[in-house]
Amino acid sequence: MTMSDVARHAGVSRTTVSFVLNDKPGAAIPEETRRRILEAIDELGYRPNAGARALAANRSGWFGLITEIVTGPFATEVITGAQSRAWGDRRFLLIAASEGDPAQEAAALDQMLEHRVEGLLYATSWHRAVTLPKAAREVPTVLVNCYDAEGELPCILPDEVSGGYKATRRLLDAGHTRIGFINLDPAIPAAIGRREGYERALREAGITPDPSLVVPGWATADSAYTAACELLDRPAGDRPTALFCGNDRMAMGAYDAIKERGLRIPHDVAVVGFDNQELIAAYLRPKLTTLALPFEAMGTKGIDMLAALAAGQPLDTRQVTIDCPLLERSSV
Amino acid sequence: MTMSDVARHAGVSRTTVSFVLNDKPGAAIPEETRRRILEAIDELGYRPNAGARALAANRSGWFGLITEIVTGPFATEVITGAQSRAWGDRRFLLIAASEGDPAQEAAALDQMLEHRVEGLLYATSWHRAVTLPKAAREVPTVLVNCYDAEGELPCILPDEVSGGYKATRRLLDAGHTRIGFINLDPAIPAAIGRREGYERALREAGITPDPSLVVPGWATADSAYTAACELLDRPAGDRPTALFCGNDRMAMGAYDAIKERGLRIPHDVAVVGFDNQELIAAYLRPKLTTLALPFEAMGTKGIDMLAALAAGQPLDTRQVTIDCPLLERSSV
DNA sequence: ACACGGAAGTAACGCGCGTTATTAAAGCGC
DNA sequence: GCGCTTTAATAACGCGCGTTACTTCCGTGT
Repeated sequence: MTMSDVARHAGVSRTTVSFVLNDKPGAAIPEETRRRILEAIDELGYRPNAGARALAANRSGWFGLITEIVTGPFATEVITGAQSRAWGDRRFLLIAASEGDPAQEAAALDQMLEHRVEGLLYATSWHRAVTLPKAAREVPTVLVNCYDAEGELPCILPDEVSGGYKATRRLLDAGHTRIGFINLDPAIPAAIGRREGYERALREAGITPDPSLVVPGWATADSAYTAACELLDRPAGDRPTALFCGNDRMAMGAYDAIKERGLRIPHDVAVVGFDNQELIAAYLRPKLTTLALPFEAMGTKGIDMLAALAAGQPLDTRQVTIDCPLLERSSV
Repeated sequence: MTMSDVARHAGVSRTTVSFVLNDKPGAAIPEETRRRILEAIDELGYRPNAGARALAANRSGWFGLITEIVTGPFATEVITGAQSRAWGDRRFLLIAASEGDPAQEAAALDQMLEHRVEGLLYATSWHRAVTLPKAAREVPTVLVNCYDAEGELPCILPDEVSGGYKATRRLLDAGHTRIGFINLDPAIPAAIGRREGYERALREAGITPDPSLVVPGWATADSAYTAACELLDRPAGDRPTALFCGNDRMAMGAYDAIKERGLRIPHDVAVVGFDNQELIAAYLRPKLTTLALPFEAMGTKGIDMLAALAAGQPLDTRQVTIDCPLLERSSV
């Protein structure tokens, strides 16, 4: 089923069919002819061949998306965001997972370039610096949830500082003044940014941050459990009445420590998590108030930036940050 | 950068380059010529154009994958499985989400057909019957985690019966004889199959299934909490010493009911979940022993079947079931 | 009557590549 | 020296489509 078949069936030339299909401006097609052609298309069940069209028009319509892992909530949200924006624009996503393996990453990139992607999105599962294979320079590239170690490629990052600020602010607003912070590995950008926000919120409220209330953890429930025990076992008047946790899994560990001590959430101890891992946050009892990493928004924004770059437009900003929304549930 | 450029640079014809690139059998290419060509490719940084190649060879290399939701663990695992198998075979996945909307589903299907996918995978988030748009018949199609209401399309399903059997068997082996079963909605295939397996295991152990030990739930932690309370509040000697839950979220609710009563897991009450939702199962305390739905395996199997169909080979079975592996953790 | 401009439609080229049919050269036996 | 096979390489066609340049036809004004 090709365009020629349609043309023959409608008694016109293939060119005319093409004009109709593409609403070619400047082509004068009488209503009657157009109708005949559309009818023929319908009767024959003709579908344009996207590949051939791409070849002739020299526009593949593809964007590439490379993530470390396809599994896991982060990637799926980025994919969802990018996907919805792309399809709406009749563009398509070639998705690949590097599985953290540079060889696979290079192979994926090769395939994408062979498919003539018009842009590339590179997303990581956690906020950090990355270095891309040189081949990535051959095509407009935008980093998602990571930034170029060489500082050249544009990137989209979550606003960690504002996230830490909002979490802390929420607890302050609920009347808490001794707020424990079970942070992530203190060396990573997320931990640094959130701590900055945490401290700023405290200072704004006239509270001098107490470093002993900040305990580093290692992103696991167990490590957070230990950290929470340490904080909760401080002498009564000095014990924090609220815990801000580096992620939801850690909040899970904190919950256990709190419950074990016969304390109640949120009455005795309030908890705020981070990441909004639905499966945890929405099913913990009580449900967890947490901040969401805006993966989906970063995905759509990524496609927007790529579309602009692919169209040759310059970028207004080389680094955009996206807000982490606070999701109110029942733990504050 | 086209093949002609390479040919010119190597001092041969485009045809020869093509032969080298495709290892054309029957084409006699002296080592020296081949070397010159490969060198030219390297120097020019030439990459074949996948689209043009597909057009000429009349093999798109694409498979389509339609899921209801991209977000959520099920889809990502199917994608991972399909993806890895497909890329290994130099085939690619055009992924779309229907979001449960028939219009979007039809649109996605249209796009896939325009991209001349050589096969279609259709996956659902939960085991049930589906009816596909007629257009799906235009291309080899395999259903994943669902089956054709009209019974025509081949499908891949989790072995629910064996799953229920294995869960129950595991608890029996641990010495339990009164095993409560907090099931899913009793009308769905998963609930029916697992109950069948549950009862078979009991009978094999010489135990007559007690219907009052089977409580339906609604796939939420709350509903399972209620159900678990009901079972745990039976008189002492009649209380189940183990709970088999319809999914991990429900196990989460059961955990709460158990802990509330001062009972310990697994000493007083053992728990087995279903679905292996990592974020829950691996971070509950104690970690949850559960059965995994073999989404990834179903994805790879799906690609295998599509590859066979696309190659014109007949299928040995129209319905294949895949085992649900038991993941031992600490709740039994 | 003629030139002219616009409407309607088409032939023909090229996108980058796979593939077939064909040619040119080289090797070989006699 | 001549036919014949093998080796090495290429010209040419087609995949399905976008696009440009061109043709034909008709109505209008003078």
